[in-house]
Amino acid sequence: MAGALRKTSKTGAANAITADLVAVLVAVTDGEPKIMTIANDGALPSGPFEFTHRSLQMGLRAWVEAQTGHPLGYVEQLYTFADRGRAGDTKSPHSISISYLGLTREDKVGQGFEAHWSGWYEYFPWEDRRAGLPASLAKTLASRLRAWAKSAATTALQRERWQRATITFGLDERDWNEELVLQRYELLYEAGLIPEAVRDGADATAVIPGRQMIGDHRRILATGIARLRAKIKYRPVVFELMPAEFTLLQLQRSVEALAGRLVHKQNFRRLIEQQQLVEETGAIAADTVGRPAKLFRFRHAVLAERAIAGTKLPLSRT
Amino acid sequence: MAGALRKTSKTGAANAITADLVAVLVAVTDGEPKIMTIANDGALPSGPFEFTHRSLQMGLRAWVEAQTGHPLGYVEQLYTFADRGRAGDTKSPHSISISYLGLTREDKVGQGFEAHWSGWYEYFPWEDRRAGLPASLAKTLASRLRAWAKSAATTALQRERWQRATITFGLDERDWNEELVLQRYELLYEAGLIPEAVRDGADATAVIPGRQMIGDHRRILATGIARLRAKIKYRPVVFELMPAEFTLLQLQRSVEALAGRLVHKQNFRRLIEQQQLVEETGAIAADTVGRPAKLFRFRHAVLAERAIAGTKLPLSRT
DNA sequence: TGGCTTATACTTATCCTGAGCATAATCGAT
DNA sequence: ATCGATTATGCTCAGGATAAGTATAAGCCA
Repeated sequence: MAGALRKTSKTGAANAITADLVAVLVAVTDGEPKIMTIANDGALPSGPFEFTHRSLQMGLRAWVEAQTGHPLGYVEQLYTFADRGRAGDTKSPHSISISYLGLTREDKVGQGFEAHWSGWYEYFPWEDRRAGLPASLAKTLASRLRAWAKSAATTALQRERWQRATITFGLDERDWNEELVLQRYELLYEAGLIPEAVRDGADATAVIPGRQMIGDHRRILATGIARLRAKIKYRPVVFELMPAEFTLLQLQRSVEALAGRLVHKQNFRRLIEQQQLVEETGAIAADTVGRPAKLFRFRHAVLAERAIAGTKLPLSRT
Repeated sequence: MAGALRKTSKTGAANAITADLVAVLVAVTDGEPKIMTIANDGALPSGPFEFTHRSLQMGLRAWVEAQTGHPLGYVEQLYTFADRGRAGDTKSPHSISISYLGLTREDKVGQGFEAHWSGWYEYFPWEDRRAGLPASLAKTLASRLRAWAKSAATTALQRERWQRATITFGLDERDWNEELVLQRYELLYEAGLIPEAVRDGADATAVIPGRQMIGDHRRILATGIARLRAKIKYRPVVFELMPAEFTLLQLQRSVEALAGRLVHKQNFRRLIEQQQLVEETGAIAADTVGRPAKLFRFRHAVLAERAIAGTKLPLSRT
């Protein structure tokens, strides 16, 4: 009966909690993905959901604008989790975090704000494979992972750990799947290879390069990157990050920056053009090296035409 | 500074709210998708997140078990939204709903519980296209939508509305996209064609068939269906809904039931087999009509092998 | 002018997909 | 025993999409 339901639903004030709104705000400048950070680049913009907010999104917009001076455009929800400092202190969480992904163009951050644009690969150096595995990681990463796998109690567990490592990090001839950002972070966390985990109780053996953040923020960022990498493959969201006019190479560089891997140039153009995602502006890019490129703009009509349909980018995992 | 951040984050009790946990619990029986309902089939299992819960998921599990006697297996988060009765009363929401999708096999619901399995198409008759558009809707739906489009103020608006309708409902030669469950529901809501909208203030002109639910529950259900329809295409989640052993036709029927559309039999088998998702048990299905079919079981190894990789089902939109 | 760089057009081989044909195995009615 | 209905299973074929490469065009600069 609805009566019974109502009753159970109204435990009310006794179970009151607070909800934090957290934003992963992304831009791409000069072929580098940036995220908005505050607190000396150690935190994502965030703040509590308050009674004055008319909705979750509006609360988020209010906080981001207050902290960064930057108004939010495209926004989508990422994930909600109970925050408690991740390692298990046994008490129950009294606060939850609701995270969002926002896309914009980089702008001057208003004065008087402590917000900055930081390169997102500063937080996840291992996610940038455009030039292969970064030198700072080439030697350490795989061997640390193998050591972690070896340290398991049983051989079955060892094998299982190593299999997870090879899959998520594309080791042993497996190929790299750029979407597994969160899985990689979680695995490194489990392996005690990142500072947040050490802080949460593991022993501080050896840590992998990469800037840390407060609380769960780096994990939220990983979630945002993963979502964006997945989404650019089937929705025309890259254009939220592009200037009004751009060359096909600039577009390609942005996609590559987000995906952390390179794509075949000719095929990229074919795909973009055959889908009629863009149209020529008639203008030609100025001050460039090499043969000048045509400028294009996003055909906003596609948003109406297909509503939710599809975009394809040559980023499947071969 | 982290200090400043901390301060803003600790507005504390003044902004305390309650969080409800809501479950879309799905099973497939005899080729029909079912959802667990309570309150006389008018609500999804749900309850407030309480201090005794160690995490959001555990809170959800506790509520579902208490209300339905059914333990939860596979669970994933769906969406979080501020609940306020959807139409805008101007007050701020003091409660949020965190929704989850759960997959199981239908089981006898324990006695003494008011929970039932209901067919999900009772709530969304227009989503079942396995036998074409249901007769109860064939005439009304398109014409009602057209009327709604026509009722817009300007011709530009009219065109825009009709375009949305044709895209989401696959009218005018466009093809049906089974994933747009939520968009269709939202559009019908906007058009005042479902009871929840009427209750929320629109005028009760003509309403489309389909059982209603309390609050936002039908919208949450739409979100769950959409997610599941999307997910079966690239993750082996269908098997969570299958018995231990099954024939390929049973598997196909389950997929078709979820997707609400039919698939090409031979191609379906080709895809399943070439991906090595299943293995023969050696047994043969008993008491069937026609040539007896081999029984298969899910190869649980694939979960380890690919972790997050891929499954393909012949459900792309041509 | 030649060399460097980027843009853009085409080609080719392979794989995937949708659709259909053909045959096999079972049951029940005649 | 045979026919018809029903489901299972194997195979083919055409078209499209994809990955990868070759070739040519159009600028700049020394």
